[in-house]
Amino acid sequence: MKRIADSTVRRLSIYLRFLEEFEEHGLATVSSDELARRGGTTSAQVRKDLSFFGSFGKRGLGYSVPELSTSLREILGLGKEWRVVIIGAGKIGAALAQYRGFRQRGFVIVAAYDTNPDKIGRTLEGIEIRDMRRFEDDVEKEHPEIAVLAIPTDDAQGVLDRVTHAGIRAVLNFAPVQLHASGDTTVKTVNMAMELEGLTFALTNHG
Amino acid sequence: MKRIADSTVRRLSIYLRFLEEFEEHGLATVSSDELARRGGTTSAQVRKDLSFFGSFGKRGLGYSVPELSTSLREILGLGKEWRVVIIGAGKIGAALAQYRGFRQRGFVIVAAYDTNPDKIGRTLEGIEIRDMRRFEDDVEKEHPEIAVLAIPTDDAQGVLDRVTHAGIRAVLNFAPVQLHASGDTTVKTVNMAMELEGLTFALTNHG
DNA sequence: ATTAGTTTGTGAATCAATTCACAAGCCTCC
DNA sequence: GGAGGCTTGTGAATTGATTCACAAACTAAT
Repeated sequence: MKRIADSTVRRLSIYLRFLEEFEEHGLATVSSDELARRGGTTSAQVRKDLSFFGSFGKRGLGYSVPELSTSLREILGLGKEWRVVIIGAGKIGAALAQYRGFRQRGFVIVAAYDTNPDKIGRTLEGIEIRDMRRFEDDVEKEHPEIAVLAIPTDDAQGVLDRVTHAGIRAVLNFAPVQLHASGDTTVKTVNMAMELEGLTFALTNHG
Repeated sequence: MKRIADSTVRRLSIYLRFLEEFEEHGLATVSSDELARRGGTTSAQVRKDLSFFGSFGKRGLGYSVPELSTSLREILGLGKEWRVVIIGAGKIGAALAQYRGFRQRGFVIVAAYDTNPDKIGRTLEGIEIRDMRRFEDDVEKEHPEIAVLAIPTDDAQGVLDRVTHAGIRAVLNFAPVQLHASGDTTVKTVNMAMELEGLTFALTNHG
């Protein structure tokens, strides 16, 4: 398959969110123009984004809301249940454990891991906190597909190495550090510091 | 000034983080190649990024770590103290209030706002939770520069309108929704759902 | 069945970002 | 002070993303 740009995938996520809103309101069809207006882009961009994956619309009419929703969910891989492990049962890990967006989108949190003996054995929003030493064994048994790293910066690269070595190919990283993984592993980093600096840059340079 | 790409600013943040690490270790100089290796990019990219802002290096030698750090901090607007208000004293707001990255980078949280009478008057990690009805008056007096939105999706656009109308020009949004603001306002959205969908897309399309 | 009014899908054109490639500058050693 | 070895800074070339623009396809109305 032709390589799809990151920016395209992000926009597909945005479109899907609007489509779900339209679905709730019982709207039957939507045009690329309407999706563009809501998503802050252009109608040509919407059509181009979709064209990488097929023809979903009807000329003169637009897109069927339920059909396009279904297609986008499939494209984005939201048709199945994904098993997630959270590594790090600190403040961020706790906030994530109770984040409802996970379940809503078909993500199941299998377990949380930590190295702190005070935390191991307890639960986080109903999720078991396990000893990190068990990690590799557990992955072999339960094969989660996604790992969320909510650990200190200095530990992040080492843990990422363990995670990929154990066979997990998708990682969401909350440590404010650039991580390196081999080509078949996808790492997305959520870095608030970086976003804030984008803001101060804009303010400083006459935003 | 020539428009600087978002991607460039993000990379400058990354470089700065490495430079600070090098500073701690007492390294005097660093090459574009070294920065590139750490930041997962190319040396030409590093040099091009810096070239938008001036000449910071010495041919044959590289960049002075303390000098480049200082320059980058200045470029990114980290030389001054920024006043931040957090809007929404729920779970995310609470997690943000105690986030140490703020202070470390010169951000001062002035106050938190909420509409819930049970929360108003209490404190969040030492930060006063105020009635949202006071918001406009307070902004006029204290003129914070940055607002962080940690509120439900459905309220986000309305609150953003109030925030910009009150004169704040930089917003960090945690609601999982695309927001629209006028041209002179910068909005950065941190959207975990979108990142997760980027992961499932990669997994589904043979990542 | 024809016409008028929409809206898609997509090559071509434009705009933007990244990479290439090399002259110019600096350091060290002899 | 000249040679050799690095590394920067930057136009030029390339690669990538977005926008343009229009034929094709559909609906509704008459």
